[in-house]
Amino acid sequence: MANQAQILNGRSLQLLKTLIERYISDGQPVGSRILSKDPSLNLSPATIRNVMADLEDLGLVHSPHTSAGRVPTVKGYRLFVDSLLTIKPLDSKEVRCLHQGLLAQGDGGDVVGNASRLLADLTQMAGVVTLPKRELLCLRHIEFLPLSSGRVLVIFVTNEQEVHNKIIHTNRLFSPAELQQAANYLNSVYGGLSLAAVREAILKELQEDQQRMNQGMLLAIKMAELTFATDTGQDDYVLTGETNLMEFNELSGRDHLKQLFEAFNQKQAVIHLLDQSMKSEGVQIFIGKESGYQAFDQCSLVTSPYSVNDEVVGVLGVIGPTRMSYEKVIAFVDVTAKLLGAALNPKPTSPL
Amino acid sequence: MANQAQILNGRSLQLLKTLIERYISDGQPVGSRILSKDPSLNLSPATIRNVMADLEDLGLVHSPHTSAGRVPTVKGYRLFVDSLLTIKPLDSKEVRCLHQGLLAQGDGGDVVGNASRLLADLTQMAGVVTLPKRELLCLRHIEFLPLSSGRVLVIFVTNEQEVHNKIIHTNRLFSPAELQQAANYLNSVYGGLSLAAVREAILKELQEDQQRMNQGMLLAIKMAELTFATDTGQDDYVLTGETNLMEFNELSGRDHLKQLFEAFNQKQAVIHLLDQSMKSEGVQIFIGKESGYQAFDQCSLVTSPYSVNDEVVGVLGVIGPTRMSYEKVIAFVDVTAKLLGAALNPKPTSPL
DNA sequence: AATTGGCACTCTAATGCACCGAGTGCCAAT
DNA sequence: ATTGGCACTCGGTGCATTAGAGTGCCAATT
Repeated sequence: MANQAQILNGRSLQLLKTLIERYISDGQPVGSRILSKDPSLNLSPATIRNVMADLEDLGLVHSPHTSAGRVPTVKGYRLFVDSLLTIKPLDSKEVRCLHQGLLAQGDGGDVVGNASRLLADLTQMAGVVTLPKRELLCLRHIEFLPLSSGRVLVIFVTNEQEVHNKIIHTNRLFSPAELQQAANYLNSVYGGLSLAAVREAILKELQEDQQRMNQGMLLAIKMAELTFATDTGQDDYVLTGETNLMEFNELSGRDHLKQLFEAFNQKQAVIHLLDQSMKSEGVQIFIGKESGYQAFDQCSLVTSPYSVNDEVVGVLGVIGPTRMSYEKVIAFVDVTAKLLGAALNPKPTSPL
Repeated sequence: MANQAQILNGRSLQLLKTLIERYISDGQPVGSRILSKDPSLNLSPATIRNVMADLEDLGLVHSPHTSAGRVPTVKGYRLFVDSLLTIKPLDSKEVRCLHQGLLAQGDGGDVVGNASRLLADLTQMAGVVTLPKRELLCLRHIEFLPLSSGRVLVIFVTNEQEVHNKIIHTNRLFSPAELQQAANYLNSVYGGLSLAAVREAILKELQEDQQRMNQGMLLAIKMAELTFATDTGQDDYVLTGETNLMEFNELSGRDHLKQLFEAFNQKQAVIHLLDQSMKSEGVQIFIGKESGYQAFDQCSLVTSPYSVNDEVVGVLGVIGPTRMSYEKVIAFVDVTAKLLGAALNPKPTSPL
């Protein structure tokens, strides 16, 4: 019987480590014979078998059938990434390359899209980046346009060039002049503030004595409330390289693929996972069933939040099979998150 | 040897028809035995074999191997859809259902998206709808917003509520007032015209004597030129139900799926095919390799342009395996195209 | 002359079987 | 504690056989 002392044994951990590394690189269940040839642990197959039996008792590895090697379990991977991993940081050449790729003007200067594509291309898996949270963007300009039957089209621009729009319903018709006036007021008072700040200010105004406001101001505030007060939470993300996932045998089953791609289309599963890692700082990893979504049972997700001005505004990550090269992916995700944050920063500073 | 008279023979056509229908419903190569049981042609298996041999000589059917039944070739399908098909129009109940689905406000009243989803859901294949061509939309409102370093963000609204934006580069900086004035001018002169008309008018203005214009007008015209004169041709489409395609055995090969989904992501292949049927009127069908794109070798594409005010503004269609129920799909595509056109029509009229 | 039944032939898919190789678990020896 | 040895298990492969479906062709029938 394996006691706790034995599992803390450096040797068994080393063995687990090389086993997992081997499995990740080969994709085949790895047996005692192969491990015995590894120079880092100079052991006979028999010894290795004993250790592996212990690891199996602890639920760290698993045998698909009697005469196949061992395969890491989720628990095994977890231990591996938590304590056994030797992350190799990217060298400066790669970082520079990433940086350039991020700012490439290829597709209309879409930095977020570029980040997603870079992650996908470099890892040969799927890259995902959430759009920066609306709340934290700065209001630059707002505009109202009357539509038919009491509806008003609101257009607002944030952060230099991102255009959003929303239709709000009002109970009476407004003249273009009124709307123009309201927009002017809002632009002058709230221009430059973050949407969160705008929202707060609006709510405060509404609670204060409304008598002191004139008609135009009141209208402006009401319109702004309709636009910003209800959190539209338009979470969305850019996903790239989904098709790369088809190359992996462990995912390429018909039903599996279908589930996976449907999850991508419906978005909420991915959103939920990404949101979770919004809170935590630094790289976070979901391995296999840890995600809690059946579609991702065979997948791992490596995520990292990214920040502008020390404020977390979004999350990016890589989705691939549980059998992925975590050291590399973690490094990529980490660096890309930092670079993306820097690229989005209005006042350019060197991040590293 | 089969002569021409023989192929025009009603019987062999009838046979081809039932063969294809059978193949479409079963997905198995169909042999003489099965066909002999069909009541519509009362023939012995031997006779059927003779006829099938003729059809094979003509390249209409094909035998995967010696002792498998026959499978239609592209040429066979072509003949089938061109002359043998009995399209059953939808009954009014289905039409009403479609109509309601189209106008459902589920996802922000996105009529085009609804159309795509409807096509996908009803056919259990992939639905695709191009966005209405920009050129034919009417300009409702335009607005300029100065950005840093000589760039200007142009926002314009078309057709009541669609918001577009574009960044243009100018060689000098403009004051907000100048830009406001330019926008006012353009809104008053060109508001309500189609983008194509605006573009034409702008080009004409530029050729005329520019002396008679004042500074403000000149600026406005220049800005408009930058915005509209170069045809941005932002072709795009909404694709839904791609994952439905994974269910079909003939497409579910790993490599096949990958090619297909990559084509969907890159968009240009699909765009090109859809553009082709923009010219033709009514339903058009691409069968298998007819598309000319390897990724769609095993697919058929049923398309139809849709029109607003008798002007073709876009195309929609269904993508599925060559073995699809053409009668049904054609009917769906046809009706959906008409309903979508009607739904987009500013002045509501009953389409049918 | 068209249609049909009969028959030999071909090819696939499924089945059973033997065998190899990889890997394990256990035990006894070191 | 480690190791070599050995019996055992199990998946994969190669091979032969069989069953079934379907064809092509020919001669008989209508």
